[in-house]
Amino acid sequence: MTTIKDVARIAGVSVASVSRVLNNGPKVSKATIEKVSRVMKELNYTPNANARALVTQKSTTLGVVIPNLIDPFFASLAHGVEQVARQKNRQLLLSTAMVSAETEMQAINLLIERRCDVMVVHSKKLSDQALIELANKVPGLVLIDRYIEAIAPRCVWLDNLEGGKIAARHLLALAHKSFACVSSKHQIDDPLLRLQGFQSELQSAGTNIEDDLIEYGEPTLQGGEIATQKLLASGKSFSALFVYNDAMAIGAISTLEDNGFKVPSDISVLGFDDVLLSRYSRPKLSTLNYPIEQMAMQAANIGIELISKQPMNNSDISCKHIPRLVKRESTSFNVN
Amino acid sequence: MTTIKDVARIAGVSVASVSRVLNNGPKVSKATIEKVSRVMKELNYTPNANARALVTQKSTTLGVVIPNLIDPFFASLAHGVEQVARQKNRQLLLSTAMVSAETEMQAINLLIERRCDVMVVHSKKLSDQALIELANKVPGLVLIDRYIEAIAPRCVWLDNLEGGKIAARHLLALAHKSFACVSSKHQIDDPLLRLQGFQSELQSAGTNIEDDLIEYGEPTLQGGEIATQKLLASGKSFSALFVYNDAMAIGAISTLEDNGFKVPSDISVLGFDDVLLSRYSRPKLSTLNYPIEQMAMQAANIGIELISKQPMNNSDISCKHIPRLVKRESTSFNVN
DNA sequence: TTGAAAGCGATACCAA
DNA sequence: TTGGTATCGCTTTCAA
Repeated sequence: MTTIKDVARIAGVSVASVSRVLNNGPKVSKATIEKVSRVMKELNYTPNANARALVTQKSTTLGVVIPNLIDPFFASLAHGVEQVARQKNRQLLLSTAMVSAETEMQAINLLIERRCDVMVVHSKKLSDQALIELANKVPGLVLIDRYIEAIAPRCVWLDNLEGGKIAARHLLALAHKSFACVSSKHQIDDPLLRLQGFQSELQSAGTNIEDDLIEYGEPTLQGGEIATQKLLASGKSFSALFVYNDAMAIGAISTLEDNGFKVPSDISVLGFDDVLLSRYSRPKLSTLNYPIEQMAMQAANIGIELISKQPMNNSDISCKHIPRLVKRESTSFNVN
Repeated sequence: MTTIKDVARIAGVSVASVSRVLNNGPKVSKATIEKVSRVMKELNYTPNANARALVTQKSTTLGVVIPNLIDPFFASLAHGVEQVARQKNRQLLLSTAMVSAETEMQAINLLIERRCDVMVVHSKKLSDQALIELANKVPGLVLIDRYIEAIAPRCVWLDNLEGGKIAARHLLALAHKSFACVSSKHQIDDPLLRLQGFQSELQSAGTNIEDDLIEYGEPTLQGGEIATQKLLASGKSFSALFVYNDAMAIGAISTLEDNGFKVPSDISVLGFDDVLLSRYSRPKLSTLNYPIEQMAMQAANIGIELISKQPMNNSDISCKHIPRLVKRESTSFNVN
C-alpha cells in the first residue's frame, strides 16, 4: 500500500505538506495542493485511518452491541445507529453478544480495543455496577433498552409498564370485558412489565384476567401458537387477547382462526413492538409501536454529544419512550 | 487510557516483556507473566488495536458493504458475515451504500482506509472494470450477488434465471395451465432474469404468459397489491401467479383474497427469496429459498482464505447457488 | 508557506 | 529470558 511518504517523495514535498493537503490544512499554497493532489490520485493513495486514529487520539467509529442481526428488532436498532454514523462521518463497528454477562463484556471490550469512543450498548445481563464502571471508562457509552438510575441520562429505554397500561386502556375502550394474555418467560423482564402494566390497568377498571387465561411461550410464531392452544384448551372464553410481541400475536391469530374464531370480530388480538411483520399479517395487526430505530438514533446522538468538548445541556431531554398504539385491523369494538 | 508503557513502568519491566505476555510470547518467565498480568488487571489495561494493526500490518476486521440494515435480506447477509467474523475473531465493519456507483465506491474506500483486508461487497452499480480494479487492490474482496467472469472465483451469486425455471417447473407440475406474473422494474436485473427463466421454461412446455398477465410494481407489499389489482383488471383469468419477491407475493395474496379468490384453491401464488415473512403469512407462502446467509458466510470465508498465506485450492468450489423450492401452502394442484 | 522531528501505542529484531 | 530500539503511517508543534 502506498503511504504518505511515497506521496511526499514523488511530489517532491515533505510528509508534513502532504498531511496538510490531506486535512485541508490552513497554510498550503495552491501549487502544493494541486501537485500533491495529483500525485495522490496517480498513486491511488488511501490514508491509513488506524495511523490517524493513533496520533489524533480520536476515533471515527461508532460502535453498537446487540445480540444479532437476524432479529429484525436488533437489525432496526443497528440501522438507527448506522444512520447516525453515516451522518456524522463515522464507521459502524458492530459487536455481537449473546445474552450473557461474559459475551456482553467481551463485545464491549472489543470496541474499546479499537478505541471506539461512542457506543450504543444493548446489555441485559451485565450488572448495574459493571455497566456503571464501563460508562465511567467510556464517556461515549450509552445504554439502550435499559434503565440505571445512577447513569440515567445515558439510558434510552422504553416504558414497558406504561405500554401494558396503554394496551389495557385500548381494549377497555373497545368495550371488552373478558381478557386473556399470552406472555413469555424470556431471560429479560420486559414481558413481566408489560403484563403487570396490563393487569394494573384492568384492576383500576375493576376487572382482571383469570389465572387460566395467562399463558407463556417462546417469543416466536410457534410459541404464540402453542400458548394460544393452551388458552383455548382451558375452555374459558375471552374477547380480547394481549400478546407479548408481534410474532407471537401472529401465531395466536393463526391458531384462533384455525379454531373457528374470527379476528377481530370474535376475538381482538393486540401485539407489541410493531415490527415489519405486523403490517404483513392478515388481518393487519394492531400493536404498540416500539420506536427502536428512533431510540437508537437518539442514543447514538447522545453518545456523540457526550464526548464533544461542549456538551449541550441535554438534561431536559427525556430518554424514556412511551410506546404508541397503532390501531390496525386485529382489534375492534366488542359487540357481545 | 493506560498504555503498554504504563503497564511496563508499574510492573517494573520493559514494554517488550509486556508485549510478550500480551501475545503469549514464547520466552517469558512465569514470574513476569504473573506480575504483568496482575498490573494489567489493576490498571484495567486494554491494548490498542489500532496501534497493533499499524505495526503488524494486518487487520482484524471483516468488512461488509450493503445498502442498509433495515431490509431483512441485507440484514441476513450481514448476519452471515458477522458469524464468520466472530468465528475468526474479527470485528465487523459495516459500510452502507445506496445503490449508486459513487456511494458504493465511497463505502468500499472507507473500509480500505481502515485497512480492512477482507470484505464482502454487495455492489450493483459499480462497473465490472471498477470492481476488477478494486479486487486487484484488495486481495480479500469478494463480491456477493454479482458475477464477473474475470474474477469468477471471487463472486458468490444466485442463478436467478434457473430460479425462474424452477418456479415454472413447480407450477407446471401442479397442472397449471394459465399463468400470470408480478415482476418489478427495479434498478437491478434480478427480476428480469427470474421472469426470463420462468417464461423460457413455460415455452419449453409449449405454453406462455399472455402479455396482459405480466404486471410490474415496486418490490413491496403495496407494490404487489397494486400490480395484482391491475392483473385482475385485465379481466383475464389465471390459476398460477409467480411473483418477484415474497413481500409482493403477500401483497398479491391479500388482493386476491379481497377479490374473492382463495389461495391456493383458486389461484396458486409463488414467491421468491424465502424471507422471514413467508413463514408468517396466511396461507404460508410457497417460495424459492435464496440462501443469502450461507452465501454471505461462504463469501466471507473465501475472502479470509484469499489472504491467507497458503490459500487452499478452492477452485473446485462453486460460488453459484441455485435457489431451492420451498413448498408451503400457497401453491397447490390445479383441479380445474 | 514549508520542512524536520517528536510522538501516538504497539511489535519484533537484535543484543545482552 | 529480558531490554533497548527501530518501525508502522500519520499529525502536529517548532523553526526556518
